[in-house]
Amino acid sequence: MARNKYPEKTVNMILDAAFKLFMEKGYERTSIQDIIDNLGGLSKGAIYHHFKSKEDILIAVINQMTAESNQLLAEVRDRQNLNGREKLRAIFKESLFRPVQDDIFSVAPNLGDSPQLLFGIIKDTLYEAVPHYVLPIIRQGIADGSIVTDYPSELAQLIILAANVWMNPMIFDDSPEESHNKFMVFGQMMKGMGLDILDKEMLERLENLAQIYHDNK
Amino acid sequence: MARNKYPEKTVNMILDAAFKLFMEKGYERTSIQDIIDNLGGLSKGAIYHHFKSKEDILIAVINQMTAESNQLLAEVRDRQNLNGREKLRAIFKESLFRPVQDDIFSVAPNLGDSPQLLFGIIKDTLYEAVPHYVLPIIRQGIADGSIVTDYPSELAQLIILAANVWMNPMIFDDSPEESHNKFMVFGQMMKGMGLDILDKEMLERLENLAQIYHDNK
DNA sequence: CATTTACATACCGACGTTTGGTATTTATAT
DNA sequence: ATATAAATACCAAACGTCGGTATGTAAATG
Repeated sequence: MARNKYPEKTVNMILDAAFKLFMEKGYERTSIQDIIDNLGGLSKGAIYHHFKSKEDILIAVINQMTAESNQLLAEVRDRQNLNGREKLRAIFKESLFRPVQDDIFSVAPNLGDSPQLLFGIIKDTLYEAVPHYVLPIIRQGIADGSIVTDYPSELAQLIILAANVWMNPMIFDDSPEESHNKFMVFGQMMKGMGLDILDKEMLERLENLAQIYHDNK
Repeated sequence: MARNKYPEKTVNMILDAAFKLFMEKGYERTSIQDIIDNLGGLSKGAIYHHFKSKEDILIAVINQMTAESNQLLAEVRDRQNLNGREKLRAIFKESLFRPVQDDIFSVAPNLGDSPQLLFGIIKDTLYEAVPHYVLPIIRQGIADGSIVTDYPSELAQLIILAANVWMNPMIFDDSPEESHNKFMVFGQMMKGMGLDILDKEMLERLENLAQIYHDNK
């Protein structure tokens, strides 16, 4: 392939192909050669010019995946008219209802078969999204009295892990019914900690996503 | 190496070496050759006679790791003098206080750097330990009135995931302080769901294990 | 025009796995 | 009790693929 005047286009091509393959086959079962074969004529040298390792590609893919989500979290975090509790509710709801979720659940990735990718996302969530976006919201909630806890950081972790990992139908291959049940238990847990912020709309959206996922696999 | 009259001895040698290496270096960074080198003179062919793939060894190692734990769970499940709630408490306490835990935390595996091993353990826990041991306990608790939930299976999953994964200092590299905080939040969550079954002894033991882990890494 | 950048090509060592064979044990038949 | 057949345990070597690198080349830049 001829040299590209705008190398970022090439980078994006690589990332798109890698993303697609990581989703379809899982990270560990996707070879560099697979990525090359999905790229109209681009060579291995090109890939290693833009990325220093296969794991480097994985990291970039994960960042690309979480970037948009983090932007939403940042936006909610910086709103002025909500208290902490309401912001917590907002990030759940708006994350669930992002239109891209339909696309993601449509490719039906078997995340449960891609431990490196999955764990990368989890770490990214825990060490990026939680401290930078969720924790400030919890802290605000403590300050304004809408959230009560002595351990904001760990509370944020547990909630986000339960919501984003355990309740993600793609990770544990949950049916809509299982998603329903998990949501109910999650709601019970949140309620128990004084955070009654879930509603029927969110439940229905989760079931809907689980359905989309199951129809496409 | 001469042919062994009792091939199970050879299998165990392989498993022991693999376990040690998986713990020290992580699954993905342990090669078959590494295992051979830790086995006085055994050949690669021998390994592939007893195991059909590297992943097959991983699965066997995981089964070996969880077998002992599951035995404890089965024992508690089948006790006659406790209600469901008390049994739930018992499996937490007795799992924490198993003496082997000291050994496991001493080798200080960087589980967080071994996603395949870690996810294997999680799946094993979720799809073996939960349905066979924890779920019956929850069901008994519902029957005898000591536990209240409409979704026993999902409740069991969430509790076990939080306790065994999120609160495991080896997985997220937690300091004793972080372990302390996680335990407090976990306790708050359990209390919120009507399961006030944690005590100071358990907290101290968890901190102790986190300390052992940190001293050995 | 000189230098940097974006790629292509050829290659490397290490890896997981397969194969073909040998020695030892176990089961069967005499 | 012994001979023989079959199954098992193991070895040594080689295969194909992998992630990664060294080197070459042509396009873009300034």
